[in-house]
Amino acid sequence: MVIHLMEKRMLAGQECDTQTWDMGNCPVRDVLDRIAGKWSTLLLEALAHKPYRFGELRRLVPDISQRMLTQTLRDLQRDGYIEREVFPTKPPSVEYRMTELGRSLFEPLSKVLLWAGENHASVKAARVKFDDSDLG
Amino acid sequence: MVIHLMEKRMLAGQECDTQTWDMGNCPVRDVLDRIAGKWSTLLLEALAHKPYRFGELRRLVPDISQRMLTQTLRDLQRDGYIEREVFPTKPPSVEYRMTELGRSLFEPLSKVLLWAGENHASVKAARVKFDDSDLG
DNA sequence: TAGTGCTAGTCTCTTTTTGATACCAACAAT
DNA sequence: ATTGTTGGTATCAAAAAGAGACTAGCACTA
Repeated sequence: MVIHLMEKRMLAGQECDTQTWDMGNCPVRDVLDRIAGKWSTLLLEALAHKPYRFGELRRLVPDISQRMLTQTLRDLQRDGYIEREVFPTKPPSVEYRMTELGRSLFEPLSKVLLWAGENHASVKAARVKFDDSDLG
Repeated sequence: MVIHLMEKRMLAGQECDTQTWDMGNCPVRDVLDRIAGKWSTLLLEALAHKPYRFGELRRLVPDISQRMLTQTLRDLQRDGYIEREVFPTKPPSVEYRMTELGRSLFEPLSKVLLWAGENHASVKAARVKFDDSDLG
């Protein structure tokens, strides 16, 4: 069934058949390399919930550095997933909110996050098994 | 609707509410940090199609280094998404194939890949718009 | 009025991660 | 005898990420 999806895409002549998997030709890689970052999905999950300000996001994800928060937000904004709005308050505040494109991406993405939550135990079990065996 | 999913998960008392988003407590981060790598999804996509040998994967993804291929495959194996089998041929060959857990993960994941293929144009357009504006 | 804190970042330095290249041993074919 | 193939590892350079100090303008406080 999963394979069916793959074959359908490949038979449809869409990109990323085994001949064009190199970067620059493959749209899937072009898009995924950005949302596959360590912090991207986390910030998308937060902003899918509701808009947040810079400092709120920083407190929400305690172990992100300001440097990476700035950079990841800018990358997500550049790819069109989130918007940035500056309010001229004192001190000025900046709000980040998800765009329609971002919501459209988050719909399938949220299912992966859901899977992660549901199958965490299986993954942890696999790790223990692997570490206890030969290669640990 | 996406938000509905989020709220459902949060209301269900599952992890990753805003109090436990730090690493070590959050299963979603624990799982996603592994499959969010640059090469993981690509290899999962290949192995979802059919089993491959080390060298085949290397040729399939021309710009991965042997070092990262080894490491990524080992990480995916450790988390239980793929299996590694050594055949005592001369020279010995090693086959990697997806596990049931891997297929279960790839089901939602493939929808994100599909989204990426379908919405590549929108993302590229957003990038051009961003780069042409103030911050380019 | 001087001190402290808040805002959203940037700048610099160090550590970690990744990439490029060379190398391995055993066997097959030329 | 040289070359090619297998699936890696070892080493070093380059890129990315993390830690912390620093900024400016204003508010509050002592």
